[in-house]
Amino acid sequence: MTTHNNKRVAEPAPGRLYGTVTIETVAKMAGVSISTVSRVLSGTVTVSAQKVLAVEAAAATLGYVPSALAQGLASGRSKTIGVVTQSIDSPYYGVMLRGIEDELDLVGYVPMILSGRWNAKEEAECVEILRSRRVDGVIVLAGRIDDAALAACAATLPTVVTGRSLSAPGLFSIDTDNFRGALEATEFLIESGHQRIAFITGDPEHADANERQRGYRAALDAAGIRFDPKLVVPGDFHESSGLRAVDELLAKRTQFSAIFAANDQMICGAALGLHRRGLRIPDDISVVGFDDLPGSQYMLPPLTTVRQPGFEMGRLAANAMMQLIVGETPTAVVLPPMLIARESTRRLSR
Amino acid sequence: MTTHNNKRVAEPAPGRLYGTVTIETVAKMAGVSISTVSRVLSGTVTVSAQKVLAVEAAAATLGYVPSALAQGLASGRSKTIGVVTQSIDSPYYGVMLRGIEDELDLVGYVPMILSGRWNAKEEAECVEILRSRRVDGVIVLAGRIDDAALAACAATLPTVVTGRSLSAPGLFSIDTDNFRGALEATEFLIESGHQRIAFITGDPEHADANERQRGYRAALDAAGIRFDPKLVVPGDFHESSGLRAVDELLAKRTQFSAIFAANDQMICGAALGLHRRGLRIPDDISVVGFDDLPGSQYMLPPLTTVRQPGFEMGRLAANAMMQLIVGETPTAVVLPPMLIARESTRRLSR
DNA sequence: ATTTTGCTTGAAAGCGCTTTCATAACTGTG
DNA sequence: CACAGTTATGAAAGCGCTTTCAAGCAAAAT
Repeated sequence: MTTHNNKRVAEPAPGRLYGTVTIETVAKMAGVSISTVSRVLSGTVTVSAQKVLAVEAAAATLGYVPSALAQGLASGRSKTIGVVTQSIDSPYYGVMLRGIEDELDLVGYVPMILSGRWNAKEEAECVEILRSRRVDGVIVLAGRIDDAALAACAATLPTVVTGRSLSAPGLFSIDTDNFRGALEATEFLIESGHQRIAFITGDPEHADANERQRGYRAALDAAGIRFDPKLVVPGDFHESSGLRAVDELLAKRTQFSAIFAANDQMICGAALGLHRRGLRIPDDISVVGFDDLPGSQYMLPPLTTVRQPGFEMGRLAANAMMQLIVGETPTAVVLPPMLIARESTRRLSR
Repeated sequence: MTTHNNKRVAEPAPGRLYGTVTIETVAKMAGVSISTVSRVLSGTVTVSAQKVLAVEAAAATLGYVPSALAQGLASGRSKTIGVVTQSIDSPYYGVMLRGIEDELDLVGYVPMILSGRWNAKEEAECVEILRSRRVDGVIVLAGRIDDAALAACAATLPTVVTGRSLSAPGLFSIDTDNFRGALEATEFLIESGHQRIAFITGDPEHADANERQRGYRAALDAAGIRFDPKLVVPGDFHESSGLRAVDELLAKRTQFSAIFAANDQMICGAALGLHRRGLRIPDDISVVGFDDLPGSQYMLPPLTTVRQPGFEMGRLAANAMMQLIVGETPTAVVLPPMLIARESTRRLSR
């Protein structure tokens, strides 16, 4: 049966590709110097049409793929941007990553995505790894890493960070107005007649979480509704904590007609908790989330939530990085969030 | 106001870091040759304790971070593994990526994740980019790229692919038994008394999708239930197609008591469709999905589905890659799927 | 004491590119 | 026709490492 599949009998030199074709191979075949090959490939300098043709032909027939490693080493720029996300499978950061990817693609850069796993130490390690990879810049998605470390990073490497407002040389930050978003969400609930609005907090380590809580509180104050600490239950941004929060709320027999959570994922958990107790959304309880995850419009019922322009933020971040790299100074941006009223809330007719 | 912030006045040499510290800097400070520095850093050869200390001290005080670019170029291995996923924000591939990340982390490799965006051409481009980055191997997550292209890739670069069964030199594939999973899901529905079971297909371009449909059909046949083509409606793995599918089913006035969809995302859409028509899960219609996405246990009601061990697959893929790299030949693996019965199905008491 | 063995160490040759720098070949001009 | 002003091109010097290779030297063997 075995016909001629013993080509690989000779152990391939470790790490060295079998018949690696380098710029020199191409140069020889085209009958020019390697400098010329480099020049036609980069297209930076005029080369006689005839040589261009020869080089291109040689490269094509040889299937030449330049080594980004060598290019990076020689030129001092790797054409790759390090991205520190929190969890590679987070739906929220996912769309931001897509924005970054799309934008980087356009300019021939490649992202190198690492996960900080929600803790400052690992994030710092990621940054270190990226630095060793000689990335041309680092984008950090709303991490726990402290501002000082970020500023230090920015001192030697173009850095952009989302989800916080910070300013330092070489550092660009882009954020949404979490306060305003939460304020509007709460206002919406109040305008719909709700007075007893529970709030499920996010992880207090996250600035976002606190801003959102502040917005909730501010809306209450503005409407002259007395703030009841019993209505605030802790969460950690994950579904399970939303479920726990509802259980807690119900166990304490606290009265409430609506829940506002610091993100959509927690609302998912909360919805399940409500469902288990036979409480229906929005008939018995109205709920509103924050983020507008891709899946939220398919929740049962479709979720009223505050949309964060994640994709847009990703693009902006990548764009800002490009500006930083060429030496321009992008100005920090705060994107406005937007309330998306769907079907998880109802007007209270008392 | 401007006190002393004109340090950066001199335009920094493009791409060259300000005070870059190289192996040479460390060597000088430690009073040894660069070879020795390299040796203590890699720990491959014994070096006198005293020099080890000197080098480590120098490296630490200088904040030396070796250039992975230079290391890669010199050693011929970049310690990075290319990963081609379909969409960076896909919940399904997300968990696999996490598995890959975790496993790679353990052995000091870094993933470089690119998105193929569900089409063969872009996937091929991703592979090309990764090749130019001189990755030590490529992991492809269930793409559209054809088997031949994959085998060609494997000829020059260790390659592992998930979601299909393939064999070629240097190529390792790892798959779940989609047929069996779908068979079991359908059997479960039949055993629960359902006879009229609708099926929402996946994208027919995907082998997975067809295998699942085959499993559905086989279970029907085995139970002696006549296959009714009207019960099969096309989907594309996305939520919206699940919604459309239900609309279509209902518009045609086809009778059915259960829906089995080729993945969880489509069930989400379908559930919304049902909800809109006032049909309740599982009281009126039972539904079962495929994949067991992270969010599926928080669906309303929690979804009965076929669990694919995505995280495990990711780990296995990364592991296999490591074996491939050291020259071992991992043997292809087919992971068994598992039915997770939750609350979206009910026993039909006719 | 002399040779052999075994370690540690530095010099130097790449790895595959980019980028000066210098040369050679033209093109106009006065 | 000589001379400056352009261009196109190749030689060569790195980029920052790894990895032979050979030398140096101390300990072990004879």
